[in-house]
This record gives sequence, C-alpha cells and structure tokens, in this order.
Amino acid sequence: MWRESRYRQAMVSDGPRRAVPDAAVARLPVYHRCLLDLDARGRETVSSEQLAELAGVNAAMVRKDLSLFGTYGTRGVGYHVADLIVDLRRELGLTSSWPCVIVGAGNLGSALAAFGGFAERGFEVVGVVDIDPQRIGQRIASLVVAHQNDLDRIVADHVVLIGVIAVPPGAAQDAADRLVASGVRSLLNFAPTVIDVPDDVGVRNVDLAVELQILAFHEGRRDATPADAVSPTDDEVESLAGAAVGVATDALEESATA
Amino acid sequence: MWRESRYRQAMVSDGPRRAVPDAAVARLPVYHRCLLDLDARGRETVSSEQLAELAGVNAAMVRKDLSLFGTYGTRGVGYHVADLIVDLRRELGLTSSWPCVIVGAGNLGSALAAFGGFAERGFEVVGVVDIDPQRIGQRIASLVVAHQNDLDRIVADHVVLIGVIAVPPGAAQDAADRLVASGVRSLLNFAPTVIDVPDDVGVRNVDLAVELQILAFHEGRRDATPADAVSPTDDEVESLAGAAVGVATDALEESATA
DNA sequence: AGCTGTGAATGACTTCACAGCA
DNA sequence: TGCTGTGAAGTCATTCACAGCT
Repeated sequence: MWRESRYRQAMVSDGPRRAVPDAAVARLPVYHRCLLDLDARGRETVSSEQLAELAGVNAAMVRKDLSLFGTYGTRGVGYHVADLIVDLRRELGLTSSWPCVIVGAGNLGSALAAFGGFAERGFEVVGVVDIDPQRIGQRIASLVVAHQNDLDRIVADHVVLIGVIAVPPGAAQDAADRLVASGVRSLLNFAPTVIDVPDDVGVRNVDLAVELQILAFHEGRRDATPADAVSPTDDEVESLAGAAVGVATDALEESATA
Repeated sequence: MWRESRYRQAMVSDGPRRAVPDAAVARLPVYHRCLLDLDARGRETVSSEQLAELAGVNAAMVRKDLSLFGTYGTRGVGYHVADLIVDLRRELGLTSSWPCVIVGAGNLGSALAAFGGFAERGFEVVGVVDIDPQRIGQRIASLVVAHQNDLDRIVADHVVLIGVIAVPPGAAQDAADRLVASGVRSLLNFAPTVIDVPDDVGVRNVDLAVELQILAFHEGRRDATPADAVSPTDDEVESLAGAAVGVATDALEESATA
C-alpha cells in the first residue's frame, strides 16, 4: 500500500564521512553574504565577533566554522575580508556559475525564473519547462518556457546539475524523476511533498506554507497556554539568520513497509 | 562601530521554557500535510512507521513528537487519522484562518500573493503593499496592491499577525520596522539579510539563493575532494523534512561601518 | 502479535574557556 | 593587548530498545 522507495536507503551512518557538519554548511552562505556586504563597504578585515553579529550567530561558531576548511585568520587582527570571500566562494563551489533549470512555469516558477537574486549569486536559470500548452512559449525575463520534453536537451546542452521543482504536489514526483533521468544531481523542491530520489541526488525542500505554520505555532502560544502553567513562555522563533530555512528533508524516503 | 541592535537580546537561556522542541515544531506541519493526504485517500488509521515513511523521518521520532502534546494513539493499532489531524490543527493554531500581509509586490511578492497554497493551508493574504507607484493599484489575484502607508490600516482592519517581507535586501529592515510598528508579531523574511526585531517578534528567514548554495556545496564535493583523501563522501543534503532549517537568529544588522 | 509511549544511550551541534600567536 | 584556533564541557536532538496496552 505504501509505495516503496525505488531507491536504496542512504546508510549515511558512519563512514569516514563528512568533514563539514551539515549545520555549518547551512551557515557558510550566510557568512558569504555578510562578507560581500562588508567588502562593498570597503571593510578590509573583520573579527569573528563582528561577523557573528552580522550573521546572527555566536562568535565561537564563526571561528569553528571557518577553521573547518583551513581558512585562517590572523590572531590579534581578525579575518581578511577579501581573502575569506575567495575561500568561501571556492568552498561553496561558486567559482563559476551554476546552470539551473526550473520545472513548472506557474506563479512560483515564473517568479523564480525572473528573480534576479539567483544570477547575482552565481546561479543562472537556463531553462523553464512546463507541460501546460498555454504556458509553453511564454516569455519570462529573457527565457521562453519550453515543453517538458525538451528537458533532456536543455540539461544536456547546459550541463545543468541543479533543478528546481515548482509544480503542484501531484506532479512533483514526476518532475523529480524526469530531472534525475536527464542527469540533474541536486533538486530544490518547492512542492509540498516528500519526493523520492536515488540517494546520491541531493534534495532540499522549501515549503512556504510550512514556514507560515511554524510561525503560527509560536504565535498561537503567546497568550495561549493560559491554562498551561509556565506562562511567560513566549519564545520567539529563533533560528537563524538568513539562513536557510528550509529544511528539509532530504531525500530519504523510506521504503517498503506493509 | 557596529550598530547595536536596538532591541535587547533574547536571553532565552533557560527559563521554564519551551515544552516543544524547535526541531519538533518544524516537523508537525509535515505530519499534518501527510495526514491530510492519508485522510483524502480514505485511510482511517496509520502507524508511526507508515507516517514516518511519508514524512521522511524515523518512526520513533514520530511517536515522540506526537506524544509531546498528549496525542495518544492506540497500541496495536496506530493513530486515528482524523483525530490526529484535529489535534495537529489545534496545536498548530490552524483552527481558523490567519490573515497575512505581504510587503513588496515584485516578482516574488506577487507570486506569493497569488499562490494558492497559502489559503489552502489556513493563511489568507489580506493585503499586499509596495512603495513603487507603478505597482500600486495593480491587481494580483483578488487583491489590489496598496501603498505602504496603508499598512497600518490593513493590519488593524484584519488583525494581521503575520507579515511577509518580499522586498530587496536594502529595504528589508524598513519593511520589518513598519510591520512591527503596525502590530505584526511574526515575520517571514525572504530578503537576503538578517533583520533586527524586538525579541518577542518571531522571524523566519527563507533565502532562496542560500538553498541553492547549499546544494552547490554538496554538488561541488561529489567528484571534488579528489585530493582530499576520504573520497567517497558524497553526502546528500540531509535534514529534515520539510522542516526547518533555518535558523537563525535574529537580529543584528549592522550599519555603519567604515 | 502489533504498535505505542518512553527511559536510556548515542550522537550532533554549540558554547565555554583558554592557550598561544601577532 | 586583541583575537584566533581548539579541546573540553554542555546542550539539544535522534535513535534504540523494550515494557506495557489492546
């Protein structure tokens, strides 16, 4: 009854493994963003404490994160902004532009395709596909919406490694399958569904409604819990900095089951 | 030199505090989504293992999460789908619709305003404001873009508690200030900047480019690290389900600077 | 027999605190 | 003196494993 995952489980248990903790990876882009800002303002060096404040995290964490990939600062001085940007860019793989393709040209897909923020940070949208004949041929920024069948060609032509899923939930798995089949290795999924992919394919899920629900949960606790004792519990959502929020899950889906 | 936050720091250290761990809160909406799906298919009960599979997490975690707010299942049987939906809706504060307002009617703001997924899950966009005269008066779905000065009125009229920031980074802090001033208590920030708000205001940040950068980081490690020894480290992005990742902190923005 | 609820064990991430270089 | 780099401690989250209902 439960569709079993067509793919083996990750088993990421404990190999020689990941040098960089996941949590740190999520912060690197934030540091990068803050540093670009500092650089633009002509700042030459920055201390871990200052950077921490900008990124909204603890100074010790900034130092630990940066020390992960041998980016050394200068004791007594701090980090050299320009150098650190270079290092981060290298670590984040932003030395060249990443071609991306968007599946789904609805409201969200269109907005993403037209969104300047991607190009600005090293991601170029090289194609947008859809199945709806009404949308095919439409112009979005400098692109023309193509038929989903052209996906393979687009991916091959531009060596696309990242795909963005912006289709309704019912079509998300199919979109993921097509992307994976055409060779895409990482997916950013905006559809509110867990998608099943081989475990060497990276997935990040961003569910906008989930974000609002999390806010609503905390909101509902402000005055609520009147009965509940501990009252002044109004936690704000914390979290972090510009970071990502996302969250998600990844890939795993499990498998089998009755 | 670093502009200090105009608001006291949270100091959320260790009060009587939060009954529900943050990480769990981020998963609840995902369970909720899966349950709605099950219900739609006519499913009456579900075991923690089945639900875990759908949500992409471990079964023990599903049980632990659900036990947090006294939602009991039936041993030997599982959880009653309909009942659990009701409980989750209550916990998540989704018993009635939450009015939201969007600041910024650019590509993203417009897409969000027109996005059906919010209403579907209990969030009604009651207003969209902007400062650009060109955009004011534009229709988006059933709304008309209003002037940012109308924000107070909109928030008051609809008792808006949740605001969405969809403006360029430079305008984000101002948007946040206006929202907070008008009475909004929770913010979903799409601008790639850390915004500073009083600590009783909740903030969640979604930075789309950060999501891509995280994917790119992992992507860059596939074949890379050729020199790096431990080779077969291809971790997929993990994390969790629809959950949150995010992170962060709030606060600090800087200003000044040389 | 099946599956929940939960203490205990494990593991991941964060913060502390300080030695040591500039 | 100032600030980094990092072991050790602390905190929080996940998974295990099993007692105990149905």
